[in-house]
Amino acid sequence: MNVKDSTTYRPLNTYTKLMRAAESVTARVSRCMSEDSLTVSQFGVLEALYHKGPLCQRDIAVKILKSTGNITLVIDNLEKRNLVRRERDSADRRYLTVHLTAAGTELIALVFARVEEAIVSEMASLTTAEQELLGRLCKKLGIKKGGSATKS
Amino acid sequence: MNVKDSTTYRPLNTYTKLMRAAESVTARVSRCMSEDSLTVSQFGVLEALYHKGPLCQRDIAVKILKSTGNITLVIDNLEKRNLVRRERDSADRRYLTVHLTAAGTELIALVFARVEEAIVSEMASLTTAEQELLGRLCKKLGIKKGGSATKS
DNA sequence: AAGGTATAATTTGATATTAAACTATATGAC
DNA sequence: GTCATATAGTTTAATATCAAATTATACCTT
Repeated sequence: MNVKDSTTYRPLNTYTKLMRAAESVTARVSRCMSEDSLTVSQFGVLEALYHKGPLCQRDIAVKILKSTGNITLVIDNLEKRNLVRRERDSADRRYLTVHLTAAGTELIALVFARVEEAIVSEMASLTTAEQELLGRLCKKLGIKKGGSATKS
Repeated sequence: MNVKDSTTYRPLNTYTKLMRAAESVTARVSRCMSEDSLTVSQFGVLEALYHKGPLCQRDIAVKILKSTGNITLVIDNLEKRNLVRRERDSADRRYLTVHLTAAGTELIALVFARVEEAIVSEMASLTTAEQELLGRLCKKLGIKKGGSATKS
């Protein structure tokens, strides 16, 4: 085992565990969504509208970390099921404001409650103190200091 | 704030931070892959072959947590670029063993080194002790105890 | 050996995803 | 007012992804 190995082992090992944990928790939680034929992205859009009120597509894209082209399609699919509706902004006609319909509100309330319950159950593998600690460590990881961040 | 809120807040908050950390680290690390026009899945396949030697498609699917249908396509795309080749197993003709080509070996060696470096740089936001702790917490989360696991 | 069951891989149909090109609209400089 | 630039959204082409149906092969039981 050379110098590089010993410097590299721990970060790679931690990275792998982080990814596995995220994937495995996501896989289980997303079953609550597919029960009502919602994809993770569709859920993300509905949830954003549910908690923030009507939003334009760009704001939704930023919120759920997807491209605007993608949002167009996801909203299309939600609109086909009458869960949301688009409304052209009269002041600036470039904007489309997306609203939850009554059916959409009803569905997301139901599914969100189920997801919330699943998340609580997932996190029950950890004590409250461990959860706080995990949250703090994750937050440090998310913030990339130095080097090449997304925007310079 | 009712009883539910106080029981629910911490798990949801931790969950969100975990997901954000995983997404944001993945986004940065995967840039090392796209520099050579490799997707995350393509990288996963090449890396599995690089470190474990030739594998059949099912084993690759299990290793990178994807469906076998998906693997068929990913291998197709890698084969088009001459990075891997399929070989029919002569003993059991249902199996296709996937091998790295010379070009594939060369590419994955290069890209893996770059990814490794990026991961080390990502994890440098945490001390070694914090990394160990994060790894331990993630491992606990991945293992779902009690309740409804994938198979009943 | 024939029939049933199991397994590896492929195909199909639907949704997701991005990057890049493109359209429509708005805004600022002149 | 006109042109340049910026911004919101759509479209397109490529890859990913899954679930479910299908195909080919193997194995097991009788």
